[in-house]
Amino acid sequence: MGQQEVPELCGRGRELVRDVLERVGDKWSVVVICQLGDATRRFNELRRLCEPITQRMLSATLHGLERDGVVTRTVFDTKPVRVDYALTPRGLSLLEVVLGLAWWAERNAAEIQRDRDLFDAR
Amino acid sequence: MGQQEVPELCGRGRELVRDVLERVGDKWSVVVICQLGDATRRFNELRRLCEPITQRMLSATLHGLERDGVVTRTVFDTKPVRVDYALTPRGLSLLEVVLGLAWWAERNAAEIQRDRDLFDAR
DNA sequence: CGGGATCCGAAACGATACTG
DNA sequence: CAGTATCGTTTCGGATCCCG
Repeated sequence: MGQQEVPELCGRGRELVRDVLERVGDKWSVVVICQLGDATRRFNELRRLCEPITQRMLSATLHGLERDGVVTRTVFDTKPVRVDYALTPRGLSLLEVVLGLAWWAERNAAEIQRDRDLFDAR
Repeated sequence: MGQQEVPELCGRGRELVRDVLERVGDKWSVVVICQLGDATRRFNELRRLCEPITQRMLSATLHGLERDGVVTRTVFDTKPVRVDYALTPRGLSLLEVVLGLAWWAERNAAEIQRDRDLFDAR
């Protein structure tokens, strides 16, 4: 496995790719996506699940994800109003690769924390 | 695939996981990791490959990756000095999941860009 | 060549208050 | 219930200068 196939992160395509990666890179998108993985959620429900996210950041994150076609936003005209969020097919495919990241992080978190402490003890 | 297994991003483990994810989420780590995927690189070599990264950010990014045990830093006591960077086994395993992300971004970048334009046209 | 130190503007984020 | 608006703080990142 010495030779890896590296995507076109080198040329002009990199800008686009980085652009997309920055959404996943922000503070809350991955958490929100994971919480939408197994079910449709309402706003405040999502908020509890993603604690301690602020109302402002959840709103902003969802807005960005909707803009990217990763989640859908459905408004029910009841009173009080009700809004459902769910992953689109694109969001579902994103979830899969994001879960790869999350699992890696989970598997390695403890050892990385240890290495960090060792590294900082200097 | 309606039922997804979601990792423990909910409990106390989430802090650790998010902590780890934030490294991948910063502006340059993914690019640097990908460029280290197929070979050991020297500092300025890496700098050219990651253009337009600044010296400061490349230095900071590598420092963080070294701290997390993702890259090794090897100093050769020649003149002028020479420093090699390479992925550790942990870094190699991270590369694999990161490539998953990069490929997804590459595959979806064009359509996402289109959706963004549509969304913004309101 | 491979950095570190400093400064500064921009962007992200949190807290709080208010609204349909 | 599901947001928006405003504000202040913190963090990030680029530019520049310096050094072994």
